[in-house]
Amino acid sequence: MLKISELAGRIGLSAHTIRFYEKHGLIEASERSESGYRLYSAADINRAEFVKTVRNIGFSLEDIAQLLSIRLDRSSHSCQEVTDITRNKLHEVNRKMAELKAMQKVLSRLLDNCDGGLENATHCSILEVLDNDGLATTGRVN
Amino acid sequence: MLKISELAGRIGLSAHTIRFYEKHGLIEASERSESGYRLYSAADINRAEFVKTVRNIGFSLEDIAQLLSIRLDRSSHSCQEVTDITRNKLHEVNRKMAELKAMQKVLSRLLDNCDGGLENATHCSILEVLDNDGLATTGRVN
DNA sequence: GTTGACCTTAGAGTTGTCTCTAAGCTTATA
DNA sequence: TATAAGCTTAGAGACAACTCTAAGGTCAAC
Repeated sequence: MLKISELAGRIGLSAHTIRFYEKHGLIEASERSESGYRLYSAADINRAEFVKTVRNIGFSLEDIAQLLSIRLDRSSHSCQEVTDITRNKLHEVNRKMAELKAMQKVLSRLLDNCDGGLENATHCSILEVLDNDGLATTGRVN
Repeated sequence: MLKISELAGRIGLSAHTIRFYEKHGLIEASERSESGYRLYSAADINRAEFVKTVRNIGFSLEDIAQLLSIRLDRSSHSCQEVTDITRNKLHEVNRKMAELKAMQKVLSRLLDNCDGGLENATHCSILEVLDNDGLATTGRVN
Protein backbone atom coordinates (compact mmCIF):
# COMPACT_ATOMS: atom_id res chain seq x y z
CA MET A 1 0.00 0.00 0.00
CA LEU A 2 1.39 3.35 -1.02
CA LYS A 3 0.71 6.73 0.50
CA ILE A 4 -0.25 9.56 -1.76
CA SER A 5 3.20 11.04 -2.23
CA GLU A 6 4.62 7.61 -2.95
CA LEU A 7 2.03 7.10 -5.64
CA ALA A 8 2.75 10.61 -6.87
CA GLY A 9 6.46 9.87 -7.20
CA ARG A 10 5.74 6.59 -8.90
CA ILE A 11 3.46 7.86 -11.63
CA GLY A 12 4.82 11.35 -11.97
CA LEU A 13 1.92 13.46 -10.80
CA SER A 14 1.76 15.74 -7.77
CA ALA A 15 -0.24 14.72 -4.71
CA HIS A 16 -2.41 17.75 -5.40
CA THR A 17 -3.21 16.47 -8.86
CA ILE A 18 -3.97 13.00 -7.58
CA ARG A 19 -6.52 14.44 -5.13
CA PHE A 20 -7.92 16.52 -7.94
CA TYR A 21 -8.27 13.43 -10.11
CA GLU A 22 -9.93 11.63 -7.21
CA LYS A 23 -12.48 14.41 -6.92
CA HIS A 24 -13.25 13.81 -10.57
CA GLY A 25 -13.53 10.06 -10.15
CA LEU A 26 -10.37 9.09 -12.01
CA ILE A 27 -8.17 7.75 -9.26
CA GLU A 28 -9.24 5.98 -6.07
CA ALA A 29 -7.60 4.96 -2.83
CA SER A 30 -9.38 1.79 -1.85
CA GLU A 31 -8.31 2.15 1.78
CA ARG A 32 -7.50 4.70 4.40
CA SER A 33 -5.08 4.34 7.30
CA GLU A 34 -6.36 4.78 10.86
CA SER A 35 -5.38 8.41 10.71
CA GLY A 36 -7.17 8.94 7.44
CA TYR A 37 -4.26 8.80 5.01
CA ARG A 38 -5.05 7.49 1.54
CA LEU A 39 -3.61 4.03 0.86
CA TYR A 40 -3.27 2.75 -2.68
CA SER A 41 -3.44 -0.98 -3.50
CA ALA A 42 -1.82 -2.65 -6.49
CA ALA A 43 -5.09 -2.31 -8.39
CA ASP A 44 -5.30 1.38 -7.49
CA ILE A 45 -1.78 1.86 -8.75
CA ASN A 46 -2.63 0.09 -12.01
CA ARG A 47 -5.59 2.31 -12.44
CA ALA A 48 -3.57 5.44 -11.70
CA GLU A 49 -0.98 4.34 -14.24
CA PHE A 50 -3.69 3.77 -16.78
CA VAL A 51 -4.96 7.28 -16.14
CA LYS A 52 -1.49 8.73 -16.54
CA THR A 53 -0.85 6.83 -19.75
CA VAL A 54 -4.12 7.89 -21.28
CA ARG A 55 -3.59 11.47 -20.13
CA ASN A 56 -0.15 11.50 -21.72
CA ILE A 57 -1.63 10.53 -25.03
CA GLY A 58 -3.74 13.64 -24.78
CA PHE A 59 -7.20 12.47 -23.82
CA SER A 60 -9.33 14.82 -21.73
CA LEU A 61 -10.28 13.94 -18.18
CA GLU A 62 -13.79 13.24 -19.41
CA ASP A 63 -12.51 10.82 -22.05
CA ILE A 64 -10.47 9.13 -19.38
CA ALA A 65 -13.52 8.75 -17.18
CA GLN A 66 -15.33 7.02 -20.03
CA LEU A 67 -12.44 4.72 -20.81
CA LEU A 68 -12.16 3.86 -17.13
CA SER A 69 -15.78 2.90 -16.86
CA ILE A 70 -15.35 0.59 -19.85
CA ARG A 71 -12.15 -0.85 -18.43
CA LEU A 72 -13.89 -1.45 -15.12
CA ASP A 73 -16.57 -3.60 -16.73
CA ARG A 74 -15.33 -4.64 -20.12
CA SER A 75 -17.98 -7.25 -20.69
CA SER A 76 -20.86 -4.83 -20.72
CA HIS A 77 -19.26 -2.45 -23.17
CA SER A 78 -18.40 -2.97 -26.80
CA CYS A 79 -15.04 -2.64 -28.40
CA GLN A 80 -16.66 -0.08 -30.66
CA GLU A 81 -17.18 2.33 -27.78
CA VAL A 82 -13.45 2.39 -27.26
CA THR A 83 -12.64 2.93 -30.91
CA ASP A 84 -15.26 5.69 -31.07
CA ILE A 85 -13.59 7.61 -28.28
CA THR A 86 -10.23 7.08 -29.91
CA ARG A 87 -11.44 8.06 -33.34
CA ASN A 88 -13.10 11.20 -32.02
CA LYS A 89 -9.87 12.20 -30.39
CA LEU A 90 -8.01 11.60 -33.62
CA HIS A 91 -10.46 13.79 -35.48
CA GLU A 92 -10.02 16.52 -32.92
CA VAL A 93 -6.27 16.29 -33.28
CA ASN A 94 -6.57 16.43 -37.06
CA ARG A 95 -8.72 19.51 -36.84
CA LYS A 96 -6.26 21.27 -34.61
CA MET A 97 -3.41 20.28 -36.86
CA ALA A 98 -5.15 21.87 -39.81
CA GLU A 99 -5.61 25.07 -37.87
CA LEU A 100 -1.99 25.11 -36.81
CA LYS A 101 -0.87 24.48 -40.37
CA ALA A 102 -2.83 27.50 -41.55
CA MET A 103 -1.22 29.62 -38.85
CA GLN A 104 2.18 28.25 -39.73
CA LYS A 105 1.73 29.18 -43.35
CA VAL A 106 0.70 32.75 -42.60
CA LEU A 107 3.44 33.28 -40.03
CA SER A 108 6.12 31.89 -42.32
CA ARG A 109 5.04 34.11 -45.15
CA LEU A 110 5.03 37.13 -42.91
CA LEU A 111 8.57 36.37 -41.85
CA ASP A 112 9.73 35.66 -45.39
CA ASN A 113 8.86 39.16 -46.49
CA CYS A 114 10.54 40.92 -43.60
CA ASP A 115 14.21 41.38 -42.88
CA GLY A 116 13.62 42.06 -39.19
CA GLY A 117 16.43 44.56 -38.96
CA LEU A 118 17.13 46.99 -36.17
CA GLU A 119 15.92 49.97 -38.17
CA ASN A 120 12.64 51.43 -37.02
CA ALA A 121 9.33 49.91 -37.92
CA THR A 122 8.05 52.70 -40.15
CA HIS A 123 8.16 50.47 -43.20
CA CYS A 124 7.84 47.10 -41.49
CA SER A 125 6.39 44.77 -44.09
CA ILE A 126 4.65 42.62 -41.49
CA LEU A 127 2.70 45.55 -40.11
CA GLU A 128 1.85 46.56 -43.64
CA VAL A 129 0.48 43.17 -44.52
CA LEU A 130 -1.42 43.01 -41.25
CA ASP A 131 -2.95 46.39 -41.94
CA ASN A 132 -3.97 45.03 -45.27
CA ASP A 133 -6.00 42.09 -44.05
CA GLY A 134 -3.00 39.85 -43.51
CA LEU A 135 -2.75 37.56 -46.54
CA ALA A 136 -6.53 37.38 -46.67
CA THR A 137 -6.82 35.07 -43.72
CA THR A 138 -10.16 33.36 -43.76
CA GLY A 139 -11.81 33.06 -40.39
CA ARG A 140 -10.56 32.41 -36.94
CA VAL A 141 -7.83 29.89 -36.87
CA ASN A 142 -7.07 28.67 -33.39
CA MET B 1 -19.05 57.13 -37.10
CA LEU B 2 -20.31 53.67 -36.35
CA LYS B 3 -22.13 52.46 -33.29
CA ILE B 4 -20.90 49.34 -31.58
CA SER B 5 -23.19 46.86 -33.28
CA GLU B 6 -22.38 48.37 -36.65
CA LEU B 7 -18.70 47.89 -35.98
CA ALA B 8 -19.48 44.41 -34.71
CA GLY B 9 -21.28 43.51 -37.93
CA ARG B 10 -18.51 44.99 -40.00
CA ILE B 11 -15.60 43.13 -38.45
CA GLY B 12 -17.41 40.01 -37.38
CA LEU B 13 -17.15 40.20 -33.61
CA SER B 14 -19.97 40.54 -31.10
CA ALA B 15 -20.57 43.84 -29.31
CA HIS B 16 -19.76 41.96 -26.11
CA THR B 17 -16.38 40.97 -27.46
CA ILE B 18 -15.65 44.49 -28.64
CA ARG B 19 -16.31 45.84 -25.15
CA PHE B 20 -14.15 43.06 -23.77
CA TYR B 21 -11.34 44.03 -26.15
CA GLU B 22 -11.76 47.66 -25.15
CA LYS B 23 -11.33 46.73 -21.51
CA HIS B 24 -8.07 45.10 -22.51
CA GLY B 25 -6.91 48.10 -24.50
CA LEU B 26 -7.21 46.58 -27.95
CA ILE B 27 -10.08 48.53 -29.46
CA GLU B 28 -11.07 52.13 -28.75
CA ALA B 29 -14.02 54.35 -29.50
CA SER B 30 -12.55 57.81 -29.89
CA GLU B 31 -15.92 59.45 -29.25
CA ARG B 32 -19.16 59.03 -27.40
CA SER B 33 -22.58 60.28 -28.37
CA GLU B 34 -24.43 62.60 -26.00
CA SER B 35 -26.18 59.64 -24.52
CA GLY B 36 -22.93 57.79 -24.00
CA TYR B 37 -22.97 55.43 -26.98
CA ARG B 38 -19.57 54.45 -28.35
CA LEU B 39 -18.80 56.01 -31.73
CA TYR B 40 -16.06 54.58 -33.92
CA SER B 41 -14.11 56.76 -36.38
CA ALA B 42 -12.41 55.53 -39.53
CA ALA B 43 -9.15 55.19 -37.59
CA ASP B 44 -10.94 53.21 -34.87
CA ILE B 45 -12.36 50.91 -37.50
CA ASN B 46 -8.92 50.40 -39.06
CA ARG B 47 -7.55 49.53 -35.69
CA ALA B 48 -10.38 47.12 -34.95
CA GLU B 49 -9.83 45.46 -38.32
CA PHE B 50 -6.14 45.14 -37.55
CA VAL B 51 -7.02 43.48 -34.26
CA LYS B 52 -9.38 41.08 -35.96
CA THR B 53 -6.85 40.19 -38.65
CA VAL B 54 -4.11 39.54 -36.15
CA ARG B 55 -6.47 37.57 -33.94
CA ASN B 56 -7.49 35.43 -36.90
CA ILE B 57 -3.90 34.51 -37.52
CA GLY B 58 -3.81 33.15 -33.99
CA PHE B 59 -1.95 35.72 -31.94
CA SER B 60 -2.92 36.10 -28.28
CA LEU B 61 -4.54 39.25 -27.00
CA GLU B 62 -1.27 40.12 -25.32
CA ASP B 63 0.63 39.76 -28.59
CA ILE B 64 -1.96 41.95 -30.24
CA ALA B 65 -1.49 44.61 -27.58
CA GLN B 66 2.23 44.62 -28.29
CA LEU B 67 1.77 44.80 -32.04
CA LEU B 68 -0.70 47.63 -31.57
CA SER B 69 1.68 49.67 -29.50
CA ILE B 70 4.31 49.28 -32.21
CA ARG B 71 1.82 50.14 -34.93
CA LEU B 72 0.77 53.22 -32.99
CA ASP B 73 4.29 54.60 -32.92
CA ARG B 74 6.29 52.79 -35.54
CA SER B 75 9.22 55.14 -35.47
CA SER B 76 10.19 54.36 -31.92
CA HIS B 77 10.12 50.60 -32.39
CA SER B 78 12.33 48.42 -34.51
CA CYS B 79 11.25 46.08 -37.22
CA GLN B 80 12.97 43.37 -35.22
CA GLU B 81 10.46 43.67 -32.41
CA VAL B 82 7.76 42.72 -34.86
CA THR B 83 9.65 39.78 -36.28
CA ASP B 84 10.46 38.60 -32.76
CA ILE B 85 6.79 38.45 -31.85
CA THR B 86 6.04 36.68 -35.11
CA ARG B 87 8.89 34.25 -34.77
CA ASN B 88 7.91 33.41 -31.18
CA LYS B 89 4.42 32.67 -32.34
CA LEU B 90 5.76 30.46 -35.10
CA HIS B 91 7.87 28.54 -32.61
CA GLU B 92 4.87 28.07 -30.37
CA VAL B 93 2.87 26.78 -33.32
CA ASN B 94 5.67 24.41 -34.27
CA ARG B 95 5.85 23.07 -30.74
CA LYS B 96 2.15 22.41 -30.66
CA MET B 97 2.30 20.77 -34.05
CA ALA B 98 4.96 18.38 -32.81
CA GLU B 99 2.80 17.48 -29.84
CA LEU B 100 -0.20 16.90 -32.02
CA LYS B 101 1.83 14.76 -34.39
CA ALA B 102 2.88 12.55 -31.50
CA MET B 103 -0.73 12.20 -30.43
CA GLN B 104 -1.78 11.48 -33.98
CA LYS B 105 0.75 8.72 -34.27
CA VAL B 106 -0.30 7.01 -31.06
CA LEU B 107 -3.98 7.32 -31.82
CA SER B 108 -3.58 5.96 -35.33
CA ARG B 109 -1.62 3.00 -34.10
CA LEU B 110 -4.20 2.26 -31.45
CA LEU B 111 -6.91 2.26 -34.09
CA ASP B 112 -4.88 0.15 -36.51
CA ASN B 113 -4.71 -2.71 -34.06
CA CYS B 114 -8.37 -2.71 -33.20
CA ASP B 115 -11.30 -3.86 -35.26
CA GLY B 116 -13.79 -1.84 -33.21
CA GLY B 117 -16.51 -4.43 -33.54
CA LEU B 118 -19.73 -4.67 -31.61
CA GLU B 119 -18.53 -7.58 -29.54
CA ASN B 120 -17.77 -6.77 -25.93
CA ALA B 121 -14.58 -5.12 -24.84
CA THR B 122 -13.11 -8.05 -22.91
CA HIS B 123 -10.29 -8.39 -25.38
CA CYS B 124 -10.20 -4.86 -26.70
CA SER B 125 -6.69 -4.33 -28.01
CA ILE B 126 -6.77 -0.61 -27.28
CA LEU B 127 -7.49 -1.14 -23.61
CA GLU B 128 -4.77 -3.76 -23.52
CA VAL B 129 -2.19 -1.44 -24.98
CA LEU B 130 -3.28 1.35 -22.67
CA ASP B 131 -2.96 -0.93 -19.69
CA ASN B 132 0.51 -1.70 -20.90
CA ASP B 133 1.85 1.85 -20.93
CA GLY B 134 0.33 2.72 -24.28
CA LEU B 135 3.10 2.37 -26.85
CA ALA B 136 5.59 3.71 -24.33
CA THR B 137 4.42 7.27 -24.56
CA THR B 138 7.05 9.60 -23.26
CA GLY B 139 5.75 12.49 -21.22
CA ARG B 140 2.71 14.65 -21.40
CA VAL B 141 1.80 15.50 -24.91
CA ASN B 142 -0.78 18.26 -25.10
C1' DG C 1 -46.71 57.04 -27.07
C1' DT C 2 -45.65 52.47 -26.96
C1' DT C 3 -43.05 48.72 -28.56
C1' DG C 4 -38.85 46.67 -29.41
C1' DA C 5 -34.22 46.95 -30.70
C1' DC C 6 -30.11 48.89 -29.12
C1' DC C 7 -27.07 51.00 -25.82
C1' DT C 8 -24.76 51.57 -20.96
C1' DT C 9 -22.20 49.63 -16.64
C1' DA C 10 -20.13 46.48 -13.24
C1' DG C 11 -19.48 42.23 -12.38
C1' DA C 12 -20.30 37.13 -12.40
C1' DG C 13 -20.03 32.75 -14.97
C1' DT C 14 -17.88 29.42 -18.33
C1' DT C 15 -14.36 25.76 -19.68
C1' DG C 16 -10.53 22.64 -18.47
C1' DT C 17 -6.82 21.50 -15.74
C1' DC C 18 -4.73 22.19 -12.40
C1' DT C 19 -2.36 24.74 -8.25
C1' DC C 20 -2.31 26.62 -3.98
C1' DT C 21 -3.80 28.03 0.81
C1' DA C 22 -5.17 27.71 5.52
C1' DA C 23 -5.62 25.38 9.56
C1' DG C 24 -4.79 21.51 11.75
C1' DC C 25 -3.52 16.40 12.61
C1' DT C 26 0.25 12.41 12.08
C1' DT C 27 4.54 10.28 11.48
C1' DA C 28 9.50 9.85 11.20
C1' DT C 29 13.96 11.42 12.63
C1' DA C 30 17.61 13.36 15.64
C1' DT D 1 10.77 15.57 22.89
C1' DA D 2 11.15 18.70 19.48
C1' DT D 3 11.09 19.52 14.81
C1' DA D 4 10.24 18.82 10.15
C1' DA D 5 8.05 16.50 6.69
C1' DG D 6 3.88 14.70 5.27
C1' DC D 7 -1.04 14.07 5.52
C1' DT D 8 -6.18 15.83 5.80
C1' DT D 9 -10.19 19.02 4.18
C1' DA D 10 -12.84 22.66 1.83
C1' DG D 11 -12.45 26.02 -0.93
C1' DA D 12 -10.15 29.86 -3.47
C1' DG D 13 -7.20 31.31 -7.35
C1' DA D 14 -4.98 31.09 -11.98
C1' DC D 15 -5.16 31.18 -16.94
C1' DA D 16 -7.31 32.71 -21.73
C1' DA D 17 -10.78 34.47 -24.09
C1' DC D 18 -14.80 35.13 -23.98
C1' DT D 19 -20.07 35.18 -22.69
C1' DC D 20 -23.75 36.51 -20.21
C1' DT D 21 -26.73 38.99 -16.66
C1' DA D 22 -29.09 42.60 -14.32
C1' DA D 23 -30.88 46.88 -14.21
C1' DG D 24 -31.63 50.55 -16.58
C1' DG D 25 -31.28 54.52 -20.25
C1' DT D 26 -32.06 55.76 -25.59
C1' DC D 27 -33.80 55.79 -30.13
C1' DA D 28 -36.51 54.77 -34.43
C1' DA D 29 -40.77 53.24 -36.30
C1' DC D 30 -45.57 52.83 -36.49
